[in-house]
Amino acid sequence: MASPDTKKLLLDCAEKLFAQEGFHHTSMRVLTEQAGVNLASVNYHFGSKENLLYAVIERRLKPLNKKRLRGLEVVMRNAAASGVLPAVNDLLLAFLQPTFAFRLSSSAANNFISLIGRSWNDPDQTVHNCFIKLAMPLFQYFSSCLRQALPNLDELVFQARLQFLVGSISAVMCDSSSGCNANSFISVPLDEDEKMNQLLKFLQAGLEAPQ
Amino acid sequence: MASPDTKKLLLDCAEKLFAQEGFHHTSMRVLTEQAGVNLASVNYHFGSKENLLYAVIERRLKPLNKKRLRGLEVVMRNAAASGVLPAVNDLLLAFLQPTFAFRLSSSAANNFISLIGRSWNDPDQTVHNCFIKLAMPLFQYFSSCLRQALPNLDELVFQARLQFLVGSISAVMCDSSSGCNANSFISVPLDEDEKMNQLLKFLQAGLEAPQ
DNA sequence: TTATTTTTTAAACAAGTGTTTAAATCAGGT
DNA sequence: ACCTGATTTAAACACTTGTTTAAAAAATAA
Repeated sequence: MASPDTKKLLLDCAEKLFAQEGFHHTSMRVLTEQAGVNLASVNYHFGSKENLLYAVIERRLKPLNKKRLRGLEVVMRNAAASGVLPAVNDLLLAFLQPTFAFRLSSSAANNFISLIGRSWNDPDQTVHNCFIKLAMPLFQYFSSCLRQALPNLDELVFQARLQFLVGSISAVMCDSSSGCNANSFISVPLDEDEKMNQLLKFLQAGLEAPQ
Repeated sequence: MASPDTKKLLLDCAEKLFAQEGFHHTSMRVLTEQAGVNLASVNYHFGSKENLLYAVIERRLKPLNKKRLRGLEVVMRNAAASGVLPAVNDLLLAFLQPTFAFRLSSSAANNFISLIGRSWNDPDQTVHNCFIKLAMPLFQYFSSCLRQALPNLDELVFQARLQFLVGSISAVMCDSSSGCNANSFISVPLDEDEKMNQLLKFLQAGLEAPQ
């Protein structure tokens, strides 16, 4: 069991470059050069460029989604125990809080989040499929929780508002603020806690708007 | 002055493929083959692939932005004449209504809108620069109008909410619904008029939420 | 130590990229 | 008819892509 180095170097560097340049625009030669490893090591350790993408996303998303799931389950359990509807704000917080906390933990984490943010609507099949596979299950649970919190909304209206919500969240995630030089259309110089609070208020107001 | 055909064939086909596959992932060989023209005609008529992208976006965005500008100016003028603040809802409508109307006009237009929707946060420098150049001026005017309609919002909070708004709008634009096979994370089977109304309500509620 | 497996390395591979070239074709004017 | 400028065409160019190969090196086990 040697070389935990090479694999980690590749994952870290891929995470950064995929976020900054996009998946297809990242060349394995640049990637391996920047990671300080040999070109062939990507295929040796991961099999293919595509598998590397999966590994990059899975490494971060697995623990992150576990936290989000736990938070959501707590909200749902508490609401059920009290015999009331789950609160929209609590659900949003359970979903977003781990994301923002993770974002703050390191610039690498920040890179990853902007990579994920962009994946929601990536035209590239590879990225999109990977994202669907790894992120969709938890998101569907999240949306089913929200649905229960908003039982009076027409189903189509609910789906539409869910789309708006996804857009807002991904816009924030794409904005890597003080991070790297990734391209976000608008960069808001607001500290992360305050930005999350504002996002919560914005989304709650939007979701609960009169139909 | 022959061959208005070739240029138009290229523009139409590029619009479709750029939207479906992304700019970098669209090869000039596939593009020209699908358009039924010679490979070299792209460079002959447009100079480069990048220039083709500019031409594709400019062709549609110029008239679209003209309509949006006129609508916004009307709202601002009326508000000024009445000595009241411009209404958030009126501004949103002036910005969004031409977009939705255009989207409905043809499947080609639909393709274009999803291309634009994706460009807001495209990691690709070429696409991003093109988008900044062609779409930013009007957007900045739009945001300055919104700012005047929401004078009591803290500046940073306003910027954050603007980012959320951009996210929601681009999510809707990316969703080419009944159109092509572009990848949108969530596709909402709501007719366009109703979806625009819902987007308006969602955004207005979010923008005017208590700070 | 030797033997064996794992990892690294440089080179080559096959295919794809946008662009350029120069000859061929087509159009309109005289 | 001829000439002229615009357009199309097939081929080549120079370069990049992800991946594979086989030999060298390093690590592990006996």
